[in-house]
Amino acid sequence: MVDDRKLAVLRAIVEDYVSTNEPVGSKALADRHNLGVSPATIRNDMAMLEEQGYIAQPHTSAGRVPTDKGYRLFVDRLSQVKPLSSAERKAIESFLAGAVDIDDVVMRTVRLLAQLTRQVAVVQYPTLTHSTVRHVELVPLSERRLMFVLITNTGRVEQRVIEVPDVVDEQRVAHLRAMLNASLDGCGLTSVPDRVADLPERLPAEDRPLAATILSVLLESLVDRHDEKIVFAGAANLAGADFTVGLRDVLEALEEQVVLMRLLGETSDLSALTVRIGSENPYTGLQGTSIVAAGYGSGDKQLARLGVLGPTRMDYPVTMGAVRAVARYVSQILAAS
Amino acid sequence: MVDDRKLAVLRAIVEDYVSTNEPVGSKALADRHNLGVSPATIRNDMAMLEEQGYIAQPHTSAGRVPTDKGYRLFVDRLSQVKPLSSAERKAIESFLAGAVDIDDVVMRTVRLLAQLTRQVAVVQYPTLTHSTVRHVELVPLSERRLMFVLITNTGRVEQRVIEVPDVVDEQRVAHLRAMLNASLDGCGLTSVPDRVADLPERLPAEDRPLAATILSVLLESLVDRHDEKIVFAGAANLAGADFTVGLRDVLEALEEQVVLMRLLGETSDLSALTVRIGSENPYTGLQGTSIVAAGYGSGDKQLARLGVLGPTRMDYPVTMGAVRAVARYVSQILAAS
DNA sequence: ACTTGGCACTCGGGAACACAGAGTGCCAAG
DNA sequence: CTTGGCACTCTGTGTTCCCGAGTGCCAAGT
Repeated sequence: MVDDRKLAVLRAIVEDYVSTNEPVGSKALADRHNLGVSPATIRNDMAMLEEQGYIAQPHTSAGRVPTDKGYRLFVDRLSQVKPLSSAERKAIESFLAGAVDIDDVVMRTVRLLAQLTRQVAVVQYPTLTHSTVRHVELVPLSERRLMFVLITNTGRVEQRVIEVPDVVDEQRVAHLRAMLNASLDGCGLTSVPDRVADLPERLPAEDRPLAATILSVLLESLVDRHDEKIVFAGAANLAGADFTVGLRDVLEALEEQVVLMRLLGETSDLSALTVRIGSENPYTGLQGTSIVAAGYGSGDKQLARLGVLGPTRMDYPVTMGAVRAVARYVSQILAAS
Repeated sequence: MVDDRKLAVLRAIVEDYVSTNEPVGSKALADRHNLGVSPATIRNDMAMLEEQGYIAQPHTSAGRVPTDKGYRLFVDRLSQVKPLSSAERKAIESFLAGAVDIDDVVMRTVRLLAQLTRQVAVVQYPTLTHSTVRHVELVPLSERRLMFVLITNTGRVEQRVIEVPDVVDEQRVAHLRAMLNASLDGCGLTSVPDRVADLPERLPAEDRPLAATILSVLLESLVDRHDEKIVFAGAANLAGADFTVGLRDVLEALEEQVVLMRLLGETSDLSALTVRIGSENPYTGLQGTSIVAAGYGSGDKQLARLGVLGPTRMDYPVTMGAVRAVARYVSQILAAS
């Protein structure tokens, strides 16, 4: 019973603090929530909560503020993801429906998420690792130049210009293209190296230099993009919020692909809805911010992750609801294409 | 003589204000620059400059600050673009040299420019309007689905998934692809509609529905991207600066493609190095910011524009130098590919 | 054993105030 | 036209003071 009430107090503190952005005191709590006890009792509970590290006071004789640990408890045990209103669902659906290609999907998603949560949205491009080859194309551009295009089943297109050793022979290129497609069609990107390993051997000697050049570019393009592309939107939403750490650090972190990547989480379970609160996240420049992320992707294979970044003091139930919903819709869209 | 000195005073004010970020007074001017006259004289000049609207005082008994009009005069007549140090040139060159494709070029450019100027860099993707068709590809994805890929001479790739009315027939697709390439190869994007207008007529009746579908997608993809893609980087550099207008407005503007587009300038002369100072720019959310932009592109055809956005109080000679230099290098890189 | 009202205490934030210093405009002399 | 002198006007800063919110603790009540 007693413990139960302390948790109720913690929940009330988090909720009030999130909505007012001011340290919350015992009297205010007693007034706004009907906890059925007096301020004095609440004070006792708060003292214990503070002792256990769930809340803290900015200075003596100020109200209490949740600590990272407090938010963690709140997220884990005291709140439940808030589903979106049907109007919001409608909006998501129609906003995403018009996307024409994978870039467009990602772009729309990130903007949608930013607008929905009024925070910074981050979306990772679908990972190549889990996708398969749809088509390989070789396009002669000029005498000694080829364009190499790789199309995956997720609609992603990788392109490279290749400088070739000899003057391009249309015949040979066509042949090579046919062979490549035969070898690679439907093959997972991770197994591409295996599949093409013996390809030069199967060619007449005079074609091998060309093939080798092309293959090296092909392989390189796979490795190269292993550090995936990430985009963000909604930086303007940071302007209002005040972080414990400078706004500058946050913006800097956002422009670092590597940092973003790690923020979205190296979770073992890609599909999980994960929350990183303040100091839990691996990057020192981002104390005072939390990340809510979820995996998305078609079918049972998770392709990548998306999420939002905002001040630690955020409305977790709502944010989590939005992130989860968007992840689901994007998955749907991708599955359909 | 007299007028000459007033200009020198204005220049000194701009330079001092830019470097100190504090209103500059007559005494400070006399000390720091050897104008050879006394503070009192300078005061007289300043009074006249103020009367003519080139400078203003934030409040009585504070130093003077340049107005937008003052900066304009400074840029037009009192300064000259400062060339980059050779170290900087080296850095630019090596930073841009490693780019693998057009996306990479743009990405590197925008980051480079942001870092170089310590401001927000903005780069427009090379315009399709001036580019020509290199290759059109049609790739069957599934029974009723085609992927359409358009490759331009700037290395840009447009892609669309097409839902087709009938089951795809490899033969027909191949034929159509051949015809498309024959009609369009090397043709400017603007003239694409003309070139394909009569294409359905030249086909057997049973192919026309398919052709029509593909053509409509083709044409749409041209129109669709006419509002070009623009990227920015270096938002973190805004964090330090204080604008007359809220930081939020600036960040919001940066995320609006349309706004960015207009900021880069609808100049008749794409290649010019243009400067928009404070209130001169068309967007009310961006009072207090200036834009320095230049065109870039290979050969004599300007492809697009790039630039930086920063507080009105910026070091124009240096910024202009950096923008011009980067524009030139990017042009070089693009010309070479 | 827990809850509650009372009470003294602490501390941050805002209002009132004074003051130094930078900078100005103007004037009369050079 | 320039210059030094001088009175004046501000802003920004530092100081002081005080109110009020909020706390911790204690003793009394259930």
